[in-house]
Amino acid sequence: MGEAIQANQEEATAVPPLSEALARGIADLFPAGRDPDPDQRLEARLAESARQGRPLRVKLGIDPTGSDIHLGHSLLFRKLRAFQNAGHTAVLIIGDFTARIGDPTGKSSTRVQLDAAAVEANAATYLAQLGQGQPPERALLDFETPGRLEVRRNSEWLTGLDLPQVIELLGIGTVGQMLAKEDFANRYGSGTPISLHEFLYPLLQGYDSVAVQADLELGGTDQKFNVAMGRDMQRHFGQRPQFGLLLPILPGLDGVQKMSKSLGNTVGLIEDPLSMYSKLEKVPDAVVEDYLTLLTDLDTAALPEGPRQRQKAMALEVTATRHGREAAVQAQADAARLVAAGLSGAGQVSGDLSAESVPEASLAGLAFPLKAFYLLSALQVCASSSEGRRQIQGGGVKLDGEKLSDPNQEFSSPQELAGKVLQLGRKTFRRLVA
RNA sequence: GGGUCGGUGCCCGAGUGGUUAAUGGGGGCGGACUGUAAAUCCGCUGGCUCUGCCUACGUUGGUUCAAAUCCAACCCGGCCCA
Repeated sequence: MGEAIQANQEEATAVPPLSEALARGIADLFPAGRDPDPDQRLEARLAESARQGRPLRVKLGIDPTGSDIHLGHSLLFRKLRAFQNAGHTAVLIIGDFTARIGDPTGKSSTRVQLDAAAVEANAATYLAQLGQGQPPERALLDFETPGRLEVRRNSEWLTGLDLPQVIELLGIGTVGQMLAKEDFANRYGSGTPISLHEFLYPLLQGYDSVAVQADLELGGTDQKFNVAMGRDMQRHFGQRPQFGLLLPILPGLDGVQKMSKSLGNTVGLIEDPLSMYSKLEKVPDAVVEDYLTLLTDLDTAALPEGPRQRQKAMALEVTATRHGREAAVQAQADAARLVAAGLSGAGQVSGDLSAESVPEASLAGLAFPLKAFYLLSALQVCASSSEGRRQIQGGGVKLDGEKLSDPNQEFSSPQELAGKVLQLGRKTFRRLVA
């Protein structure tokens, strides 16, 4: 008895706090009991893991519903990587089955269901963007070190469920729980339709945790309900319930709404350095600190105080984490030159810019002579030729720093344009090549 | 299944037979200003290699010289009842 108490005390004092890499930016961690109980406190579970030499299984699910991963997703992967670096096993679940239901979280309407082929294509591009096939130093996730990554698809276990099993799952949640979930509550309250199959989504995501025997699930704060559902599921199936580690939802470039492709306020993971840097260095001041915390490892206390300097430091560092420091520094310099050229109204920026930082746009395949407004849509700088026309009329289009004024201005040959830089507004640049 | 109300451009939302890509707001884009920001002001915001031509108000038909606006059927949804 006395020994047991002593052992407990030893354990209590022996549990180290979470490392900076694991703790940084966490919005919520549950359960967070006070006792040194490895089922109630993550620090204790980590200590147990170290003692037993058994890596924790850290689950992160992604639904391959789009083709691009953006910075808003990346903070979850960064945290997952931090667990990999600490020696744990990342279990990346590709929600190929659930993607076809559509996560109702954060949605104000039923999501369109995708077909299997589209989902599979998206999954492949996701893995590529996460760094599959690249060395761990350059990749977002460590794909190479043995035991550090499992990639699973939830169709593996969800496709085979039969009706009795589905009914068992449905029995674990209640209508009250579902309607208490904010998204459903809002939709129900405002008379927006909720399809019955949408109730299945949290249950299936929870069941994923059972299938992979997760110790910990990562997610955005909007995932709390679903992650908690995983705990209920695991308990029901006789497993130790997972911990939930939630990260903030990254605000988008507008600084207000969450970063989301449909809102058009994203920075893509594979975006070129110049546009990545240019977008980041003008995010609203209010979100710069969030970006620093969630997207970099910088010691924010050591940065200069001026908001503009912090903004630049953040943009540089985030760009560097994706493209390397050299490319980021180059992008920063190019961004400054472009702005200077734009402000002075002087042309001839093209020669000063490094080739790789301004995306190229090929003139090949275009029929000359062509008119200025058509050029914009043909190069996909504008969504339509009509929009191109309007942008020129609005004074937003420059060629080598010189404002175009006539949408109907004709260019007779590719040589007339090759080597020049086409600019739309302040953010969009294209180096024209023949 | 019954009753009832409704489906308008990226979103919300006017418009109820007749200049019209269709009031207004939001959002977005562009311009001025600025810190490449915010705030403010101004412009644009269906498509088309465009001085003109197309396509648009859930769908399909119909009435009419003329329809987003009238009629019919159908599809989809909210609410109430079952």
